[in-house]
Parts: sequence; C-alpha cells; structure tokens
Amino acid sequence: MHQILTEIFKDTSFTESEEALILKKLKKKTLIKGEFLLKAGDSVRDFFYIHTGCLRTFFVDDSGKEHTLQFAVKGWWISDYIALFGRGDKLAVSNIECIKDAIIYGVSKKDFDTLLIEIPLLSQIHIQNMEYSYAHAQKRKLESLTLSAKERYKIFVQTYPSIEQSVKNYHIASFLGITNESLSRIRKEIASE
Amino acid sequence: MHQILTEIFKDTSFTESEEALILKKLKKKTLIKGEFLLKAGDSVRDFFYIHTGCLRTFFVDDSGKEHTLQFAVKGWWISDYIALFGRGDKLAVSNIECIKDAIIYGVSKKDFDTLLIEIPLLSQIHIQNMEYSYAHAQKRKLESLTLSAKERYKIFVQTYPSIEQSVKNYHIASFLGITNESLSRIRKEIASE
DNA sequence: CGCGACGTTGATTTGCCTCAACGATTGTGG
DNA sequence: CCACAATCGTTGAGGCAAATCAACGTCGCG
Repeated sequence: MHQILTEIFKDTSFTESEEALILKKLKKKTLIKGEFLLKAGDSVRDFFYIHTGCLRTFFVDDSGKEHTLQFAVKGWWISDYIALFGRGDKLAVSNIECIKDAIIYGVSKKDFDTLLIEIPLLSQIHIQNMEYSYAHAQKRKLESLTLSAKERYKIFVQTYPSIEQSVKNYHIASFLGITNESLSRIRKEIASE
Repeated sequence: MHQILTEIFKDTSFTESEEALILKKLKKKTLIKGEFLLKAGDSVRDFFYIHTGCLRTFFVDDSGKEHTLQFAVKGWWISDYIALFGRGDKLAVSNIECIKDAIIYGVSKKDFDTLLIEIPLLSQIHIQNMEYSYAHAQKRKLESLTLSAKERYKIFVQTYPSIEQSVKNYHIASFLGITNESLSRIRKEIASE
C-alpha cells in the first residue's frame, strides 16, 4: 500500500483496486512559507490533506482585520469549507496561507464525490469525520460563548501544542477572536501566575 | 409512499423496501410546549426530525446562564450533536426544550448508522446534509467574529423569519450570545431607524 | 547593518454586561 | 371571567473586559 494512504486512512483496509482509485485522484503539492493555496474570490474546487508543515484559513473583514478560522497540521484536512460545502457559487470567501513549509495532497470535491460512490467504505469514513468535525465545531462555539479570552487561550495551548510552535502570536489572536494586544496582555498575566 | 418520508426526503426516490426499512426505525413523538426532550446528563442516543412545532437546544453554563445553540422548526433535525457525534461518553451537555407544541420523528444513531450501510442513497443524502451543516456552522462562526450584536440580530430575523414568531426574546438573545437587555435596546434602536 | 515585521505597554474608548426597578403581558386558580 | 401572580420586556445607572489608538523596543532577514 502506498505510504500516504496508510498515513491518511490509518488501519482502514481498502482493496488494491480501491487504493488505486484513490491514489489516482490525489495530487501532491509542496508549498513554502508565505505561499497562498487559495485567495478570496478564487473558485474553490479542492480540499487538501496536510502531510507536513502548517497552514491556516483566514477571512479578511471589511475593516481589513483578519480572522483565522482554522489551523491545519499533519493529519488534518483544509479548505474553504464555506464555499466548498455551501450552496453558494463556490467562490472562496477565505484565504489559505502556508505558515510553515508544507507537503500536502489535494483532491477535488468532484473526484471525491465520485470516490464516495465507488467506495462505500470511504463514505463511512467521511461520514464519521464530518460528524466528528461538526461536533467539534459546536463545542468550539460553546467555548467561545461561555469562556473568557484567557480561558480560551489556555484551552488552545493545551489542545494544539503542536500548532503553537509554528504560528505567530497574531495568528493565534485572530483565531481566538481577540486583538494582538489583548493576547499579549493575557500571556503576560499567565506568565506571572 | 408514506407521507412523512416524502416530507423528509423530498424528491429522493428510495425503493419500496428501502422505504420500509427507514419507516420501521422512525418513532413518532408528540410534545407540548415546555416539555423537555433531553436534559444535560442524559445519555444521547437519538436525533429527531421536526414535522411541526419548534424546539431549541441550549446549554447552561456554570453561572446559570443559558446559551441557545440551535432552533429547529419543520424540516430540521435536532439533537445534542456534541454528545451524539463526539468521541466522548455520549452524555448530553445540552438540553432540548419544546417551545411550541410539536410532532417529531426520532431515530437512534445506531439504527441510522445501520440504515446508512444498507441504503447507499441515504449515505449520499446524509453526507450532503452534513457538509451543508458544516459550511453553515462555519459561516455563523464568521458572523459572530465579524459582526456586531445589532447586525447579527438583523441577519437572524432575515434568515429565520419563521422562527422569530415562536420564540421569546430571551431565546433569541441567548442564541445571539447577548443579554435580554442588550437585545431589547437593539430592537429599540432598529425600530427608530 | 538597517529596515520592516512583530510583540509589548500605556492611555483612552466602547460595546455589552450587571444590577435594579418597573411596566406589560400571560396564564392560572378561584 | 376576573384577579392576581409569575413571567417577560424595557429602561436606567454604573462597571468591566477587550478594542482602539499610539508609541516604542526587539528580533530576524535581506
């Protein structure tokens, strides 16, 4: 079995022919820090598995402020899901930026939908992933409603220790929904505890 | 075809035997206003399709404040998705309350998972729904990051005109993540525009 | 080395919350 | 069917967490 499939699908046992079908659709890409995988306004067709490195999805609002929606490191998938999964015109509302040199594997949603039908086992896995992601998104929403910025930061550090290393403070701030200055003050407070 | 399947699945064409399989798993329930479908701490096994009426999912935080995560009217599904789809112990973190007399159809996740395997077409529909829900959740998250309480309220009224009728102001406030008093002031401002 | 990007700190502002009081509406028992 | 209580919505005063605006030190890279 091709190494990357083992990595992506862990101990899932596809048949040889299923593996071949999937492999045919995966397109390897290498990115360097600072490179953009997607810019707002582009049409969104693909999503991407992160093999190495780190990327983020962020939205720029009318006042020019950035809002980070997602970080992705090894083992995660990234895209502009609002466009890709929404019922709109599939134009990106967000940007995807490489923040640490990366090797990724892309697959188009069109190809993926075909694979889902050809390979029932893949459907099952996708459903599980979607369900889990949805639960996780709900949980994060709850946290943002009930917790203070300081508590959210602490949870972030615990939850994503591997990400904290690769990213700038202002990336984290924009992910937590606070300003750089506020994060700076929070870090100071925590350090003095 | 049984009326309720037509309602739930619109123009999807299941075979007779597929329909029978699904129908066998759906359990009809009637609820009256004020009744609880689920309380925090219960174990979560089912999700529910709303035929008539209105329900909401809400979380109560440590300080006793309520946070409404979801409203559901005709055509929507409701559950505690954090518990049902999460990897935890399946104990409800939220409550589900009937806020307008309702007729609903429940199905257990266990039964549903079985149906997904037995009926590939159902898998496809479920995937589409999950994808769309995920996109929608992301969009809402963006809105809560970028918009003021007033703008969020305006979007709420536009997006859920049918819900606004059935619910108390403080339900809406807790959905928008603001206090009753703030919502009251916002409504006053908008009225005077 | 020098410049720009990044992080920190201070002063001030602001949107929303909290607390409190008081009408309006709803619903319920007599 | 009315009276009264409970619930709900509104309004005001004051407070607070985080935003904004501004200045400055520092680090890393060309």
